[in-house]
Amino acid sequence: MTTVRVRFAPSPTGYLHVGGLRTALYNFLFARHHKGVLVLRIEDTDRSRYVPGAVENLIRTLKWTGITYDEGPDIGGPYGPYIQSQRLELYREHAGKLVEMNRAYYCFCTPDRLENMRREQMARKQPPKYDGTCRRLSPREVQQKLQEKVPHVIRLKMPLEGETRFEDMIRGEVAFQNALIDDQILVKSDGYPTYHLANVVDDHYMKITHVIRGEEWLPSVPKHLQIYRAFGWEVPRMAHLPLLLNPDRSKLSKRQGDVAVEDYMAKGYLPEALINFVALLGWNPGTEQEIFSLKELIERFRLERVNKAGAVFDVQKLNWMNGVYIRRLSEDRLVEFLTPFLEKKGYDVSDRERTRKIILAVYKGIDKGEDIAEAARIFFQENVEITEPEARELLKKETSYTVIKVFYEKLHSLDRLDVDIFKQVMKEVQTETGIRKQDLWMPIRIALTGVTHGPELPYVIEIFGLEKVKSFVRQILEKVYREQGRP
RNA sequence: GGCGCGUUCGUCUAGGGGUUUAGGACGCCGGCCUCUCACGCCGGUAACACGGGUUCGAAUCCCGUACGCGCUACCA
Repeated sequence: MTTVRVRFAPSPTGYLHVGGLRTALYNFLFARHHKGVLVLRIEDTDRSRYVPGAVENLIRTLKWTGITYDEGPDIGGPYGPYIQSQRLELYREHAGKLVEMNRAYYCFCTPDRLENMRREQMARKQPPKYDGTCRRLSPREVQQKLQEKVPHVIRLKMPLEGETRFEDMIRGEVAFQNALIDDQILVKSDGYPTYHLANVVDDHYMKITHVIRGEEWLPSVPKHLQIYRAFGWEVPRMAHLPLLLNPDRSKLSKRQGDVAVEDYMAKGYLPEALINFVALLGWNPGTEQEIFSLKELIERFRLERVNKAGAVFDVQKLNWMNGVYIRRLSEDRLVEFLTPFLEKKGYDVSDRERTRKIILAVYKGIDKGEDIAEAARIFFQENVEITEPEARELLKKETSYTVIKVFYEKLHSLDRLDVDIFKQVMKEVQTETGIRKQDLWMPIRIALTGVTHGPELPYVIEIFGLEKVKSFVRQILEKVYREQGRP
């Protein structure tokens, strides 16, 4: 049995799109599941879209996701180079052969003429398609124009009749009328190949056995098949993946949310969570399990279980899943992962022990790294500002004033404060005042944090320390209660 | 416009002729836990696009319609 060889072939546009991530992931899972090989190939045949540093960035991002490949531009391999702009001679040679075999032809039409032609076709409500002018040129005319160095492209000579059928691993049999398919440009006037030529030539020479790519390529398969057949090459198996969609069901794009994997990285999504989530967009193992390690995904992945319909990228579910992964982190990894987000916010994290306690106190309430800043805010503020209406109301209660006053008095007999001491103090306040439950705890919470929710109070107290607690309680007594005319 | 592909709760999906009062997850709502929020646990809400056929029986097979998306570049 031949080894499975698949490829992920992005064009280096500057960042890794989440749709691209899923394509890469499914290729990766398929390759690993079948103990095959994953090739990374850079499709940079469009010089006008060249973005400096894009390849390096792509590789770095892929590394972050945990998707590994066996051959690629940075690690080499037996069928390199793996960057198309370094394989131009190969494409030129094959385009030449296609012309010789009369399966492709030179076209000297100018972009202007083509545009006018298309405009007229549209006006006549006809499908825009190359009119075949240069297809009918005599060999002599072609020779002459070539000698005169008239700028030209090379076009594929599509059959004018019949149909092309093929079996897609996800969609089943798909059929197209040949007559409706355009004479696709294979080599541009700058000598670079288009995707259609380059991908077929490369897939052949890189011995690709399965082409797994986005659904947007489905309509161009007949063109590719023509090239395979012209050369007598074996055609790889094809699998066209459903698209990833915006909430409005259009093709996933910027401006309706983040599409770059780096965006998710920066916001504090864990790679394991992103991978898990993206894997389930269009595929599932048929069980009710939702959380999968990469290893489990590799074990269970089957192309046959990939859906046909597009899937909306639902950030809410991603958030939930990322939260699950965060809560599963060990304490050390939690601290390591979340500290940078506090630092980025400008918070002082130099006291590592204190930072650790803060993180452990609030991590359960967050979905992603950047959420830690808001969740931990109460530990980094110098003063308490009570803006929450509910908090203001609660402080007005008679019992609130009593609790705060008695609590403050008790603080003075203390020389230190920890969880146990605080609980003891609260018990005493309760006994002396007879105030219990919410009426007892809430005033203290509001005095210290300014809001009605947050981590468990004993931990807040411990992280604050005696002096800060005293200071904050004093501020409340002075600022809030003095205004209300209390002693 | 043409061609292609698709269509089960708001979203991701299971189910592929009778096992289905269509299952799970996110979200939302309610409850429990609890000083609060969150976590966790329990419960609820909500879907087979429509119309024809085939069949004793259709979410499941076939045809049509509608809708959505993709392609229709010297972009990938």
